[in-house]
Amino acid sequence: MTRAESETLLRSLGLRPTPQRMLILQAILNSPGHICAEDIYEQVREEYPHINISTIYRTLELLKEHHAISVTDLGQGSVLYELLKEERHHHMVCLCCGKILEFDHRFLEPLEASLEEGYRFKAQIDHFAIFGLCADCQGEEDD
Amino acid sequence: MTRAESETLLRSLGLRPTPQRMLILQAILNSPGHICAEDIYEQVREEYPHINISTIYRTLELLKEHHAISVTDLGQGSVLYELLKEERHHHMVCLCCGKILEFDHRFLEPLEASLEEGYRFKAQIDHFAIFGLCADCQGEEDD
DNA sequence: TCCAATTGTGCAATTAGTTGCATGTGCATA
DNA sequence: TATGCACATGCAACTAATTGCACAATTGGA
Ligand SMILES: [Zn+2]
Ligand SMILES: [Zn+2]
Ligand SMILES: [Zn+2]
Ligand SMILES: [Zn+2]
Repeated sequence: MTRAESETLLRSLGLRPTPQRMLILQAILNSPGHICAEDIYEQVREEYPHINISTIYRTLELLKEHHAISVTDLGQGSVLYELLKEERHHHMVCLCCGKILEFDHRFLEPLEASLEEGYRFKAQIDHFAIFGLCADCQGEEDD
Repeated sequence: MTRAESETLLRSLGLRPTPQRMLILQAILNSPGHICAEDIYEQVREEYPHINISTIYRTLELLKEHHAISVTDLGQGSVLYELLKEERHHHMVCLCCGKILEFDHRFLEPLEASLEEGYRFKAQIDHFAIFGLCADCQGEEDD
């Protein structure tokens, strides 16, 4: 079922639906939220043990360029990937407790508008991470 | 002259002003804009050939934690460092031509205010990179 | 001044991610 | 169905950055 879905998605992007790419995309589709390259690798290896980690990274790079997925550093050791949907969202990451909160893309629209107005710059903000202090951690010294 | 400056800065942060740290800080102070770890390394090595690259990274991490410098990925192979001044600025990076433009921190103040209003989240945005298309590159297919 | 505790450094090993190159595969065309 | 070409993959080498550990330097207190 997701096999057909991922094939369709790849074709719609003009990418060849190879078995490796379909499995990579399925791993991302099946993941409830953010997923790292290593976890994708392990998931794909169960079905296709011969796959190489560089194929994972190259496919992720391709999907990112086509804005099919987002690639974001949320401050954990490795970068996280997520399927990009119509409704974009972004994250606030607490530097103190590590909590990850979510906010809607409309919070960024005024910024996009002002950069376009001021510089004719068209921002492409797929999935942002903004670091700071959450409500619980303000006033604590452990910054 | 900058030797005294860097020593003062380190002491004001509560950090020991070791020769390595002073030279690292001076390399950043002397750099007109953004500088990468490797360039700092080479500059410091001229005065202190024995220094190890991990000392560079550890010192940079320390300075970042104290908000003395910013650490930003502007899409070049390695991360760039810059002295943080009172007047903060950020950058727009063109995905097409690679141009790096600058904008003032006040463009981000409405976003900071709305995140605080909406989530009581205190964003700490030292030095941002926003990717997109510059005025010259809009309408070009090479995205 | 001496000593112990704390902090900083060098070194080597490790991790995450990238790249060049030779081989393999998918797909259009005949 | 066969052939050729562009694209995709595996592999090994590489780069940027991080970490564990032993030793070195600095500090503050006896
Ligand atoms: Zn997300
Ligand atoms: Zn928190
Ligand atoms: Zn800058
Ligand atoms: Zn441009």
